[in-house]
Formats: sequence, C-alpha cells, structure tokens
Amino acid sequence: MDDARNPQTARLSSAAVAVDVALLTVRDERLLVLLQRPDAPGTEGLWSLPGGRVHDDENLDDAARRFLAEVGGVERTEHLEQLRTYGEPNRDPRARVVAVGYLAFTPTPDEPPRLDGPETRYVAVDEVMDDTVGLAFDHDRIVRDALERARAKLEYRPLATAFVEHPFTLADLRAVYEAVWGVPLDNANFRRKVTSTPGFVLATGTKSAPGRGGGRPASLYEPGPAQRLHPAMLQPGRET
Amino acid sequence: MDDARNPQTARLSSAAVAVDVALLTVRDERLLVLLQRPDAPGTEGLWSLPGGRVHDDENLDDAARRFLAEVGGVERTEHLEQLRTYGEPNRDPRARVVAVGYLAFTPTPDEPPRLDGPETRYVAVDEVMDDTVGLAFDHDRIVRDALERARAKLEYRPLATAFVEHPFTLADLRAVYEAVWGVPLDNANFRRKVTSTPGFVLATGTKSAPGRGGGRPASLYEPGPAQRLHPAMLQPGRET
DNA sequence: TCAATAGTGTCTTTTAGACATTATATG
DNA sequence: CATATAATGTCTAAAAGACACTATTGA
Repeated sequence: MDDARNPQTARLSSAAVAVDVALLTVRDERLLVLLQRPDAPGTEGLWSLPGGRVHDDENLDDAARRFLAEVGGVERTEHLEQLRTYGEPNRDPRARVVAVGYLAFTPTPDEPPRLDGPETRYVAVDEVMDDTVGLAFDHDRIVRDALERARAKLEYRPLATAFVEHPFTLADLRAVYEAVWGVPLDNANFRRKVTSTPGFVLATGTKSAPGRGGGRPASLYEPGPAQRLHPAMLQPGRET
Repeated sequence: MDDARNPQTARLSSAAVAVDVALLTVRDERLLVLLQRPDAPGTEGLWSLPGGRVHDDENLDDAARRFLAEVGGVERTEHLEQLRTYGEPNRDPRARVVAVGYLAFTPTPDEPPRLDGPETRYVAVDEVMDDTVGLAFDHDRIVRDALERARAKLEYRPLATAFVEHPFTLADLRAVYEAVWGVPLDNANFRRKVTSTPGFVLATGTKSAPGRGGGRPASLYEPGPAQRLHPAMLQPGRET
C-alpha cells in the first residue's frame, strides 16, 4: 500500500512500471489484435503489444491511451479496461518490470494503422493462440487473458457495440459475437435476444442500403443506455 | 512492457510496487473484511488493508500471501485473485506507489486474528461502504471493487465454498450467498439449483448434528470439481 | 406435544434453442 | 423469375420463482 510502511528497505527496491495494451477489433469475421515490432534486443522476428513505461506524473489509463495514440490509425478506442498486472520477477530479463495489462476495443479499421514509428499490424488472435505468430516477453499470456476476458464480458455487458461503427445492423453485432466467441449463432434467436434485452440497442428508424447482391435492407441501431445485460447473452456450449 | 523500449528516460522513473489485500469472510450472516491499523503519519483513527511493498525477488501473489500470513489468524486462504492495480500518481502523498489490489476469501474465523504486530480487526463491509469505518489512502475504493468482484464471481464460479469449512451444509452455503449479495434466497429453489448444477457440491453421505433448539440433521457436502457453474447462480433483482 | 430446521413437490412464468416461414431488396 | 439478406412466427425444452407440504430432530 504505502511506500514506508514496511521498514526492511534492504529487500525493497523500486520497479519500472509499464502498460501493455491488447487492442482487439473484428474484421471479416475474424478477431484481430494490434501488434508492433519491439526494438528490444533478443526479440528479432517476434511481435509485441503496444506499450511501454508509465510516466512519473501519469496515471495508468492515460499511459495506455498514450501508447495507443502513438500507434497511428487508432483514433477511437471505444472501450479500455484493466486486465491484470504481470509481476513475475524475471518476466523481463533485463530489469524488474511490473506490467499492467489493458484490454481495448475499437471498431473495424478499414486500413492498417499508419507507420510513423515501429511497424504495426493487425494479426488474427487465433494465430497468436496457436503460436503461428510469436510474441516477445509474456505478451502471449496477455493476449490469452484478453481473449478470455473479452469472451466473458460480452456475455453480461453491452460491449459488443464497441467493435462496430454506429449506427449498426444486428448482423454487424452478431458478427462480433461470432468472431469473439468463435461459434455461429442462430440469427432469429440472436435478434430476439438483443431486441428484448432492455437498453441494449435502440432502433434508429433508418435502414441500411443492401449489398450489391441484393437483400432486404437492414434496420439500423445504436447503443442503448444499459450498463449490464439482463438476462445475459450466454455463449453456447460452455459446459464445465 | 519492457524497461528500455521508450528512450525518453527523463520522465521515466521507477515506482514503489505494493500489494493490498481485501480478505473477506462471512460470520453471523454478515460479510466482513480484515483491517489493520496503518502506521503511516496522517492516518490516525483510520484503518487500512493488510499489505505493503513487494520484495525484489518476489512475485505479486507471493507478496499478497506474505502479508496475509503476517497478520496472525489467517491460516487458510481458500481463494486469492488479483483485483486491479491502482496507479494514480498521488494516491499516496509521500511517493509514487503503484498498488496491486487482491481479493481473498477465508472460512469464518472463530476468533479475531492474533495481535503480533499492528492491531487487526474484522469489520463489516457495510460499515466500510457507508463510511462508518474510515480507511486510509484509497483503500475504501479497493474494498468497493472487492465487493463488486465477489458479488459477480459467486454467480458463475463455485467460490462460495471458500467461505465455509468443509464439509458444509447447504444452509451454510446459502448464508454465504445471502451475506455477499445482501438478499434473502428461497431455500427450496437454492438447494434445487445447487444440487442440480453439475460438479458444484458433492454429497458426503454424512449428516451434521442439529443445533441445541432441535431441527432435522442436515446433509453434509464438500466442493465438487466444477470450475464454472452451469447454469450460473444469478443474484435476484439486478436489473439495469 | 411444539418449535426449529431440513428437504420435497408442484405449478406458473420466463428464457433458450431449433427451425419453418415471410418480407424486401438486386440482377 | 432466382438469389440474397432481413425479419417474424411457432413449437419444445429448460430453467427460475413462488410457495405448499413433508421429515426429523430437541425440549
């Protein structure tokens, strides 16, 4: 808690405090995470999450937003929350670094982020989970935790709207759930659930233009005032 | 993420890293939190959570367990998890301290913890929430977050058993839910729910002795293998 | 016997899931 | 017209909630 409470200062040193952000988005039915090239030695060929050290006078959320802003192309972060803190003594071989992991959502980026600084790229979360893409430090663990948190939180919070532009169609929203959960959802039951959950989405009264292959125009919605979903949107087949 | 990635070291200093633990327990239908007297200046009359600085070579979970062990009487911590990290630059007026909050559960202590070091006491969480008991630093915020997390997690994880001795009766378990959620539960529906949720509790085949006023002996149970509750134990009346 | 606590049964309402059907667009 | 996508309707099964009732103990 406080700096001076425990008096055996011999074993008590300070640590560097960093944040690492797992920014998730959905494009083409796939869940993506934003990665960049680290410049630390020994990380050749690997990728890392955006992040770095927290400034002296800066709080943790602001630091997370700063690192997202430094990566061009991430103009709107619709959701940002703490994930957990990683404090193994040797997680960074060079020094004791305590990293606060963050989870963020952003609507689908039409183009990859700009390249002012290090090389950046959206990568399918699947490719991180199965080690097709290698991450430096313990960042694969952070992505794993981010995915687990995102999957759980979509169930009882109206956060899926943070992945889509507003207004959106119910098909857009369903694509978010399907990408994050990795399961197909029944269209009819999904829309009954969403529209009957109080405050989840609000009908705007407008309709979207159909795609070039035709199809009935879809009604457009925007996020409602609900902070929690009642009843929850439970993902299918989560036994044990 | 890494110590050296961002090169503007002018604004980058280290911070003290601490842990603070909100240890919850249930006694006499009430949810309690373990507090102690801080020795920092300016905290006279206040209480604080057990905690302090993390050692150089120690991970965060171990530090949390160490501070619980230092408070006598907390021999068995049945559950320990990270809550979130508190990093406002001025949360401790003396120095930059980044505190990792923890949430822990323990079975009902028959007697208050022993007093080797600072004065310690179990206090009703209600009294912290309504400021009857004043906490130092931002520890009231940590208790608030701990309560919210505990309430949510009892819904979909079999953690209520961490609050009771094993084996336990279904009335014991119901008392935990009622104390944490602050609502009465229907006995018949509760037991149907608990016993029909696969892997939540296992019947031991033994029975408890009735209290001195009589009453039918209760069957005894122990925790089952389930990691999640399906379907969840939803707390009543959580609209919006 | 009564009071106290444990445990069961039953009925109603709500919600989930499967899946057939209708509606409105493009070519 | 056919094809594509959106939206509704219907039936069944599972779960939640209210609450009456039975069971087993001590005093």
